[in-house]
Amino acid sequence: MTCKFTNTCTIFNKNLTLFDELTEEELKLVDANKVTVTYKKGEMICKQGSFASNIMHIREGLAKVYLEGHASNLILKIAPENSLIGMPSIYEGNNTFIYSVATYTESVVDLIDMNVFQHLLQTNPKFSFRALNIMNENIIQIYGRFFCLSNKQLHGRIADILLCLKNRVYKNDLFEFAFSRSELAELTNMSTESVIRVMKNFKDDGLIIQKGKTLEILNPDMLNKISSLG
Amino acid sequence: MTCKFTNTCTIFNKNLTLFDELTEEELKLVDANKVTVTYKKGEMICKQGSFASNIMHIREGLAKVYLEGHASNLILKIAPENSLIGMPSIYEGNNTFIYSVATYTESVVDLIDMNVFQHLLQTNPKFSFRALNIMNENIIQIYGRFFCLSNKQLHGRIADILLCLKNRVYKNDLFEFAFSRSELAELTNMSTESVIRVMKNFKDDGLIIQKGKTLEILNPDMLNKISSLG
DNA sequence: CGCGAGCTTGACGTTGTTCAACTAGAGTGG
DNA sequence: CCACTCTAGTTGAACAACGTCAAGCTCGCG
Repeated sequence: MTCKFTNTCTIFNKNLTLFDELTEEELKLVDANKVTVTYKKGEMICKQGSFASNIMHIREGLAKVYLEGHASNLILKIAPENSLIGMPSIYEGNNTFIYSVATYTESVVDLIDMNVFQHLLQTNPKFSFRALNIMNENIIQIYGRFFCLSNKQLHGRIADILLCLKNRVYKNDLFEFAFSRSELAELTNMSTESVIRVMKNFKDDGLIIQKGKTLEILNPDMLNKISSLG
Repeated sequence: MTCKFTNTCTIFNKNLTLFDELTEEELKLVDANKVTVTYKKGEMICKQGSFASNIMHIREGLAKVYLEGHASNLILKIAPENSLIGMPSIYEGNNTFIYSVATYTESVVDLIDMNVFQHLLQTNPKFSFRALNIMNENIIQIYGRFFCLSNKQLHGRIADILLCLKNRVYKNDLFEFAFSRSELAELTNMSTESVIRVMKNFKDDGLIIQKGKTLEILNPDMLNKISSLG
């Protein structure tokens, strides 16, 4: 039995909310050691390689988590509301951000002091077990996305991201489409021109409709088939 | 400052040995709930999708951790001695293996009961913090490998894996090369013929020498440059 | 000596990128 | 209200990278 590796652009949100596991007192400690910042569209929330002095929790908005290469970037995931970002930086002796994060839309972000966060991980086993589970969600997502981007052809990749936006980000067949063609290209690791050609195919085949800034998924079953077969 | 994303085929082994964090009593519990199995070359240690009733610790040998797709596989990492495998299967409500693992060479593997392992994670915060760190090592590795396979060209990918074998797996400029051309192809996500052509280029350019089953890296600096530039 | 698996080579086809030109629509100033 | 400009979107043709296919080679082994 082989897996399909679809909907790979972000984690499946079971709403594993980490902070449920904290006591009253621990929650107060977190509140006392966090700040909340509003980022404008396109602003960078953290920079790959810089010191990771905090963990980030996206309260409202939409962001991309990506690796910066010498010539091109690689988007690891889309981070919608309620995403926890920065955990992989908790690594003994190397507290730097391993990726950059930038907003797609205006976003409200909690920045939680890293020392406090690590202290909680080391003292509250339920909290740290939950954190491990959240890391596992992330690793499952990145494995799927890795498979998608390296083994699927253009049509499969576009189908995959459209389904992921529908199912996991906007949770609706019809949504306001926040991405330009070149942003879609970055997300699918293809050229802008190729994105345009594939999207045109999908429109011509009646799989999607785009009116202005809204996009509607008309035939998710067919997109699913395209995404699965590559 | 951009990162190079080299040596991505396996994790950098800081020898974060998980079991150091256990008490005498907890160690006895682990010992009482594990079995040790020897697998022959090419045998499967675990199968993607099946129930994850144990965590695996590779005591001796060499294995590959990979996703099975409908047409092709994707190797996530090479697992050398002292690798801990199966942690991502610890996911609330979904205890199945998310990947398959098979040996490259004869290997000795400890199979540790999953319930015992999870119990330790939930009760010993030092153990579970260490486990989180090991997951973070894995996520850093997979990000690097993801970047390597999706953004680098053929020469860069081969250079990368040769360096990784030298630096992280065999830890020597000269080593017995356990991989056939088609296995190298699977590792680099390219065709066997392309592997042969690139390896021939590297030989002609004096970067490597292969005599029988031994491979020697002659010019790691040049390979590093090729790997970095893609 | 002959067989077979892995290795090698060249010719060719496919996929997807690059480049250059063109179009549409949204804001801007006269 | 009309140019003017700017950006995103679009199109087609040329090109590069890489895979596929078919054939031949090598070497260990029975």
